[in-house]
Amino acid sequence: MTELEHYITSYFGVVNNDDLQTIVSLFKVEKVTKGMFLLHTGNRCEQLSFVQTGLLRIFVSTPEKEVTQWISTKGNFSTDLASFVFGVPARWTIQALIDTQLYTISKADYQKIGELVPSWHELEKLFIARCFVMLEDRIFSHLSMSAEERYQLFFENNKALFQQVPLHYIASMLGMTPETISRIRKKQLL
Amino acid sequence: MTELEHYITSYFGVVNNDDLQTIVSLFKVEKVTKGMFLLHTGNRCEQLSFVQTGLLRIFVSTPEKEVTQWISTKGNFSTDLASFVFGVPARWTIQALIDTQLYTISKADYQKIGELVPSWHELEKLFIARCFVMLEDRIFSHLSMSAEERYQLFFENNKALFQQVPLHYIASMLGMTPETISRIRKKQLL
DNA sequence: ATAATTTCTTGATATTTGTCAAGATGAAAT
DNA sequence: ATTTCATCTTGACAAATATCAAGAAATTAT
Repeated sequence: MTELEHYITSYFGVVNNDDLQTIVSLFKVEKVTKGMFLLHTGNRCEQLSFVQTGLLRIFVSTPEKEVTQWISTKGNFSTDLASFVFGVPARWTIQALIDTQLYTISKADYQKIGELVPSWHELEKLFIARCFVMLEDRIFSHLSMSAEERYQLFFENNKALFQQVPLHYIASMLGMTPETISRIRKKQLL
Repeated sequence: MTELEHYITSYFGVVNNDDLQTIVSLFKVEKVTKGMFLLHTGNRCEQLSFVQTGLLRIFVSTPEKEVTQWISTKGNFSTDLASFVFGVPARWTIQALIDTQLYTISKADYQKIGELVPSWHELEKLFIARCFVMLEDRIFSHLSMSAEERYQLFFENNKALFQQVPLHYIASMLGMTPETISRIRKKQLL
């Protein structure tokens, strides 16, 4: 099974092989260099991508500060789901933190799958439901955990990321300041 | 258009009338009295409901505290989506805060719609995508707003709720303590 | 290699939010 | 009507987190 096949089955669920090949064939390899934008806030999001190598940052600039919503690493997908599904202006900006290689499908091709693969809408549903569950976990972490606990949990599951991206991006996506993370780290050396 | 028809179209999207009638026919009116549980954490969630009148609280008890995830009011739906869709044990407990009347569909009937209404899985996808967007907004509020701002925003949009449910439930779902809300309120009288 | 820039850490301090305890208020039960 | 219980508010205090500023370390550009 290729990487892309693996990503698709793990997010969308199991498909028979013919359908999987149909789906895979509509994805294209896309290379973006460090700093390049895949999407700007306010534009329509016309694609969905899986990260093959590299890193993407999903964020939005508000008058007060820049809010990083997520950093997509190998195997993650990346899109502005609301914009991609409903065609509304995107909330998020997506930018490559380093040179990044993607498997990308355009919205047009994505919609085409619906005609080619009978069970597609059901798979889509499962995909979005998985996304929903991830966000639900995150909400729960904000309702029930301290900054320190949120940091710990994230660190355990994403150790490598801390060697790759500036700390303030991670801090932002966890809802705290970089200084807070620094202090948590210091405390834990003792 | 009946209330239920309205709820369905607003969450799932527009359906032709025959399909809408098919869908509506599978919902049953359910009455629960104050304090009754619709779901317990750890059980499988076997139904999805729309609140016609009354109030439901969605929460989970952790060793340290009780975390209220949401309070469903008239027109809201209520279910443990992860459990309902994937059949995993429910994270949430759902309890009626007051006598409540629901439009409820069982999981079996819900799945039956897939066979009766061709576009059903696509509608489901849209439904879950809308749920996703709501959670995304909430995540954003935790990443970018103070407790006071989160309270303000919620209060503006849900004034009536404050006359109906204990403050500590609302505080919990906003990720703060009831004392914090009390103080925010006091400050705003000045 | 050096300079320039960004990132990370640290300290001092301020602000926000939480905790605990007590009293006040209001609702429900007897 | 009285009691009981839960809720809400308030104060005093503590803890968590943010802010600001400075310096150290690391990275990037020249």
